[in-house]
Amino acid sequence: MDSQPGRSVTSKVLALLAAFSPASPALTLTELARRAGLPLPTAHRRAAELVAWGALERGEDGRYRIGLRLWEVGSLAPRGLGLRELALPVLEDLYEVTHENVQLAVRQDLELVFIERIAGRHAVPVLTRVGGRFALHATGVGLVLLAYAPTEVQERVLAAPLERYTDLTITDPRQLRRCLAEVRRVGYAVSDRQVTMDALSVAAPIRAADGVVAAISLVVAHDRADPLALAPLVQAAGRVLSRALGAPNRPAPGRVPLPPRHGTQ
Amino acid sequence: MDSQPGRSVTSKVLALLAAFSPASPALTLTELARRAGLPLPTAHRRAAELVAWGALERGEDGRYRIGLRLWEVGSLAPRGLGLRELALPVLEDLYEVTHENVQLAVRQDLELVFIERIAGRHAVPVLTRVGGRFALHATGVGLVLLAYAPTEVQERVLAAPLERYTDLTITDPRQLRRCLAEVRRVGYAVSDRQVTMDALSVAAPIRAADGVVAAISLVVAHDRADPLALAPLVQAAGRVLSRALGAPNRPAPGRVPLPPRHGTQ
DNA sequence: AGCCCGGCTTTCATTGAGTGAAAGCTGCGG
DNA sequence: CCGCAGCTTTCACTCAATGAAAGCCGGGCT
Repeated sequence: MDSQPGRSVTSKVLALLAAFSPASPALTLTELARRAGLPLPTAHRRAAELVAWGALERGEDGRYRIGLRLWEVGSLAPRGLGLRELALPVLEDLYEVTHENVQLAVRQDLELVFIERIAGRHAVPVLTRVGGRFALHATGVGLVLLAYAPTEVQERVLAAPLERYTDLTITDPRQLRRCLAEVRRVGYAVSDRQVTMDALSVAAPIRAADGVVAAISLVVAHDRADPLALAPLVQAAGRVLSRALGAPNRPAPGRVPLPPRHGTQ
Repeated sequence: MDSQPGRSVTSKVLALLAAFSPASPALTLTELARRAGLPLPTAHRRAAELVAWGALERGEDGRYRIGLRLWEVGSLAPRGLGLRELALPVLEDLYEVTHENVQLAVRQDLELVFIERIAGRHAVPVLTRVGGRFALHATGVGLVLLAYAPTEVQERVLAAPLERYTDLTITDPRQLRRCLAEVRRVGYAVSDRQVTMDALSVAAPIRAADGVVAAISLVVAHDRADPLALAPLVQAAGRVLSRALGAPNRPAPGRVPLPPRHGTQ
């Protein structure tokens, strides 16, 4: 944690940014320095530069917060606001039809990041936050993103311990492997009470020219859920978006070809 | 343009981020280096570090784009996503009632930044983009933000040449000064064809404990507009949000306590 | 009031991370 | 086959960054 020589300035600047989280979006200099693993004067100087540029802002209370300028730049991320803008009308359609929670997520490394969420007032409460992260092995969107991720990513997820959220969370790598194969076979994923005991989600992939780039899902109360009825809806939304993203028109919508082989990869 | 000694590493990293814009969200290394004013090898090294962290991403085509990780961090900006989350229900209400464009903006230095926009399908097309910037002296939100900005900011805006967008754009500092005084007096701003010849906008301030922090507006076709009818709506929305942000309940509205206007709300 | 303490800011001599010119790649078009 | 444009790597030099230590400030306690 201490700034042993060999640490680049850039990494220190990034560590300062990474110190912020949804749980603590405002930090004093001391907290900031500790979280970034930097000596106080160093944190002070770099933070001052970030404030001058607008990447951070400093409140009346002396606390640092993420600055608007960084939000502006971040909004240029194609997989962030770009994807959201494209997808929003489709998400809204899906919401109109179902009045359930609609979610849009992409994979980042070994986790997923929620890009957008439309929360029905009467829908099951979900714990997700736009910009928030979650594990790949439990949610509907996560299973889809994992199922179509590069083998290397899958192996790394399978190798690590799989956190348990409920009694139904899949924590056995072998079982997860089977589940992912099934997702690829049918072209959608169902997560039944694997995150919370009241919710079930159905998710489908969104493809661009180079494969699956995002996933869309509906989250509903598990006891009024009919996954088989919801799947076509979610898949259709996924396909609309895939087309908009320039996915090849007949990329076996649900899955790779259909030869009698299940365990692709 | 050349990186004269005296330039901090941090400033170079930030220059790399600032090189991206809505008009060019994907850059080759050479473009990136040129825009950031950095020698190629320097840009290359810093960019590589940013990619490793996730602040930038590099596509198949070798171009750099803003990375999802930066979007995530940016989404922690209180004046960005934070404000948006808070305001969205109110914006939606306003949209439901009017089916016109609804905009939410904050001031950043001498410009405004759009935080959210709800575009009615049948509403006048507007040129704004979430995350985009605009001058303060023309739009409704801009006039509000300027009217309640610190004197020093107002003076700097008034001192600079005021860009003309249409024949009705206010470009005379003296006239603008009068206009701002009027905004403070009545508590809302009207921009009638000052940005485009087909649109009119009505905007109201949003206050927190420490003054005006944002503005909300309706943008309508100028020929079906009745500013006097829209103003109370927009102001009411502004007040709801002000209360949510902890503005004092009877906050000498920017200047003069409102004259005996109806609905105190 | 005076004191103390924690958190922040500034100073200053030291040093290694950062630098850019130049030389190597690599892939494409002629 | 060659040449060119755009990218990547090398290498010796140097100045931006560093952190220990000292100063500063405010507010809680005696």
